[in-house]
Amino acid sequence: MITLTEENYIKAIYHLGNNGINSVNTNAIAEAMNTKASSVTDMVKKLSEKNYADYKKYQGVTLTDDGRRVAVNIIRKHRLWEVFLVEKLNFSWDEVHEVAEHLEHIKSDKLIDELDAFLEFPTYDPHGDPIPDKEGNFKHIEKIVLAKAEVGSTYKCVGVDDTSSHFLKYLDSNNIGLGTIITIKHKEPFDNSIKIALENSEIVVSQSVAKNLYLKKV
Amino acid sequence: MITLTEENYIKAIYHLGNNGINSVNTNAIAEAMNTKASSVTDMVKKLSEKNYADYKKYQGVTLTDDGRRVAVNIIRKHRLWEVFLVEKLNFSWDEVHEVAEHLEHIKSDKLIDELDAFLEFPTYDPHGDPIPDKEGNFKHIEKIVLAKAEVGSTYKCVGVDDTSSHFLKYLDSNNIGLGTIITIKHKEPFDNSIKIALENSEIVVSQSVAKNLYLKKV
DNA sequence: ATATATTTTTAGATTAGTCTAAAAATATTT
DNA sequence: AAATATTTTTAGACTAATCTAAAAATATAT
Ligand SMILES: [Mn+2]
Ligand SMILES: [Mn+2]
Ligand SMILES: [Mn+2]
Ligand SMILES: [Mn+2]
Repeated sequence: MITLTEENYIKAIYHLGNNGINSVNTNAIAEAMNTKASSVTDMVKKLSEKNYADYKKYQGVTLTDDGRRVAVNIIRKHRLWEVFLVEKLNFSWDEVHEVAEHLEHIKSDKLIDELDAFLEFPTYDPHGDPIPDKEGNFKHIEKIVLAKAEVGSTYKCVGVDDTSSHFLKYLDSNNIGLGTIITIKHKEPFDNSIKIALENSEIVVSQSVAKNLYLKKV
Repeated sequence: MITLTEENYIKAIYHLGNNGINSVNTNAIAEAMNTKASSVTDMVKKLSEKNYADYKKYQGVTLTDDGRRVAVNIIRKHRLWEVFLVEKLNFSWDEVHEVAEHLEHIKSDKLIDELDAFLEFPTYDPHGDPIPDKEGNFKHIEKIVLAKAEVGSTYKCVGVDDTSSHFLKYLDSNNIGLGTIITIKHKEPFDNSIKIALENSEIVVSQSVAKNLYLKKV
């Protein structure tokens, strides 16, 4: 039996460790989970005992195969619920994260398989993140971050890194969403801002935006 | 802030006390929630402190207006999710209860309002129980229990009391569901069993069945 | 290589929810 | 009205998850 809290820690370790590959620091986990390092140490010991993680004192923590399986399954549930909320319940992409954070912990294989089918087996969530299938396989997409795009080229927006409501609303207000086509007009070396052309407008976006928007060449 | 456990206790008190009207015993709650009386005493004190319940030592517990509001809202969520599972995700009526037991605790007004709309504002759940609207109003249905039906009369099945998988599967296997039309053929005084006629068959049902199936005269 | 700073772990408390066993109150019999 | 049985509450302990403050280990700077 795995608790909701354990699931959240495992998911955080997965994300912080670049999809469960790298070792993750105590402090990084504490930061991500809004707890204290001492709490993390305790939990990480427990995860290690339950064989979801490998942990050696002072050496950081990595997920085991079991841990990764748990993480991927929660991510699958999280993203499927996000699709459901946007596609069926009129949520906007900046409203779904918080609710999905809770829905992802509902335990029922039938529920999630049927939801998947009901949504017609989506492969990406509303933020452009891939949804692993039942076996845990991700569909990988070729994408680059706006900050590294070439001047003169045209791209399609395919994802966001930051999924905070602030950032997503900013994109909304500038008519940028998944699927939007943009052309890189100019990169300003002084502050790393970028001028981009949309269908009917040209805007300048800051470096923080440029680092959080993913593109695919068209 | 209200915890999941508090919500479950409030719901149990509501149901046991005939929709929040009557006072409920410690032991009854313990039985219903699969805990011990001592745990119930502790929780009931807490609910009382938080103004969800009125409690005097040794005198049982009743819900306050606030407590009733909480209960009705959880029941609303529980039943809407049950409808969703049956109507959209191919669950059968004997599979929904357990999952709904968890989904009912997800806290998001938008989620539940949009779900309600998505399901086209259903008024009954898959077991024939009424779904309160946003304001907490129930649509009351006239119904009697099979045990009290009159020989010779014809009725429509409109609900079940026991929602256990065993009972519901039994009904399935005898082709009885909500909406099924039945005629009372004979009541056996010896064991209180009842012979009923369905569309294409006649069956005898035991007293336990007769006490758990609700009918409406047609 | 020593001193200083940072990170991580331990020790000891706290809160929510649970339990068992014993005590107290209430209800039922005789 | 006592005696007995039942119900309910208290007392004390346990687990999961958290915290603060102090100690220990590791990393960085001089
Ligand atoms: Mn979560
Ligand atoms: Mn997402
Ligand atoms: Mn519940
Ligand atoms: Mn129901």
